[in-house]
Amino acid sequence: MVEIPGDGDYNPTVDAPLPAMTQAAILTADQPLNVQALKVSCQQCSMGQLCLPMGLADAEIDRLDQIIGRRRRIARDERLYQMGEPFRSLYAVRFGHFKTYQVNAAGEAQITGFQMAGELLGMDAISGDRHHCDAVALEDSEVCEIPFDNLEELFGEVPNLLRHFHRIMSKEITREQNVMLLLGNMRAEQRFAVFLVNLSTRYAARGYSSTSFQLRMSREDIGNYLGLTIESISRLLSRFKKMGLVQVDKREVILLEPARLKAMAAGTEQCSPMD
Amino acid sequence: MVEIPGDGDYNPTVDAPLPAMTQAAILTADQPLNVQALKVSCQQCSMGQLCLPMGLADAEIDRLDQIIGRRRRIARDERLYQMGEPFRSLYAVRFGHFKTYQVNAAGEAQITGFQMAGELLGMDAISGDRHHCDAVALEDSEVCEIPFDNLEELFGEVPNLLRHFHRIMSKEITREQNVMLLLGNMRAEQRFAVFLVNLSTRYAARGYSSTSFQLRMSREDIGNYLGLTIESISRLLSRFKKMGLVQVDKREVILLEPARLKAMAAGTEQCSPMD
DNA sequence: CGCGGAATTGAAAATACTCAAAATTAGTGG
DNA sequence: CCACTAATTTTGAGTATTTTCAATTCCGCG
Repeated sequence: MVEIPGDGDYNPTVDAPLPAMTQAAILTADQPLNVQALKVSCQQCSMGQLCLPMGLADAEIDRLDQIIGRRRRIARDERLYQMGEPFRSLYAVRFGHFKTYQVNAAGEAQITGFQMAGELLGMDAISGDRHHCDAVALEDSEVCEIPFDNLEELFGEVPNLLRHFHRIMSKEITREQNVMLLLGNMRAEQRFAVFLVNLSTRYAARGYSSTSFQLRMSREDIGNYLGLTIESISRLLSRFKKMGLVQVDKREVILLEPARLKAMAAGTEQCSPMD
Repeated sequence: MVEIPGDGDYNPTVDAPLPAMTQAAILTADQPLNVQALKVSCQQCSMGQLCLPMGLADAEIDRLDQIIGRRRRIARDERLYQMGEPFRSLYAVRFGHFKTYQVNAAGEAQITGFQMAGELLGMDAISGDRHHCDAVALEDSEVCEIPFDNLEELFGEVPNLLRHFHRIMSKEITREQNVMLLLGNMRAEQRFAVFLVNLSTRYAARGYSSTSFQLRMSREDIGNYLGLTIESISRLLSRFKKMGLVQVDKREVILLEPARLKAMAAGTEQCSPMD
């Protein structure tokens, strides 16, 4: 089974998702910014079971809480960090979605991932002390800032945290290997099926519907990520629609035949190239 | 310390590389396998400056040496580990070359990397406790086995080691992101240029010639890695030859115009699609 | 030698891209 | 709330790059 980006080995016992309304309200509320108020315990965060504190004892989570910096709100299309910026912190997505992308010498971008709640951003910056890619919010979002120096200190004192951190980094490596597999030897149709199934899995792990969700990224972003053009994505969407695999309304997607999509993602089944 | 004759204590910045003959001789020598003899200090290993001990003080390297398991010789085409096997150790390449690849549901492989001396294998297995890919030697090779449990224990005592380990993992993440960029938005010609330039750089870092080296992998492996067919690789090689960019004799490659190749890799220059 | 795997080359085919235009959607300000 | 504009998406037609299939050729090795 081809599993792609994202995490996988989360504990699917998760709280109910944050209502979208609540999230919007937080961001649009025009109360003065109280940094203290922005501090939230990992204990209370619904992402605890997916995020850095996964599997830690309460006392250990407290230690982690102490070093976690302020939360940062990033409005849609705003940048969390940029390639070349000095690296100081990792970021855990509290809610919202991000994309990360590299820019090559010719100025073209390649999206290397889409991140959602509970996922960690910035690990690629550790090696060079500078960010290696850009991270941009796909919608109004919030992250927890995790100063890396402090985290490193904590590693010495909380072995469980260290162990889990290694798993997260390793998971990112396997995620990227899966994308390499996708880009390296799948046809457009299979790539797109993998993409949809992956989103489905990740939303399910967060307590959201696995068959009905919103694409937070543009068609162009999808195409870029999958190594295809926007036109190809559009055509694929039309084809999948016509075949009754999905129902699509703007960015709202409903997977009508998840099993067949999974089969396509696995390479077991393929859809005819349309008449 | 028992030193096996001719065994890799070359200094990357000075000495000439080990002749392939010597390496072969080591492996085919039919002396009894003395596990003690296989133990070599990181201090003496010429890869120290590229490998796990990088930047460590002598005392710290000693600690590392104590946990490093036996060296393992892997003959050409032999497997170091296989997808699904329980994960116990990381491996540092002492000499030789490896390829790592994933196999998808349909049984097709995707090579995710080629590893050479000083590089670390197996980091993708940390997250799942099982190997996530296969590692196969491209030629007779040798690795240091690094039991991961022991390494984790040591992390608590040697912060520098931990820090460096994080850099290595992070580096692997950025490496893979670069491959995603390659697979996602480069044409065949640029991919191949990137591939050659990358090898060149890595050999240079090891004290070998940056313009003259041997491809340790088959054309098929190259194609698989670059998301192209073997025929495409062959055609590209012919084209580059005809353009005077490279000289090729079987697996021996000489870069005649490194600057232009770099420009092609960067996307600054492109070669015409042959007349 | 001659066998077999690997690599090269050619011709035809296919997938996905490019370019162009139309349609839809989102954003903005009256 | 509507109208207008800009941005995004969809669709079509033609093209291009790369693949596929097939046939040699090259080379190592028994």
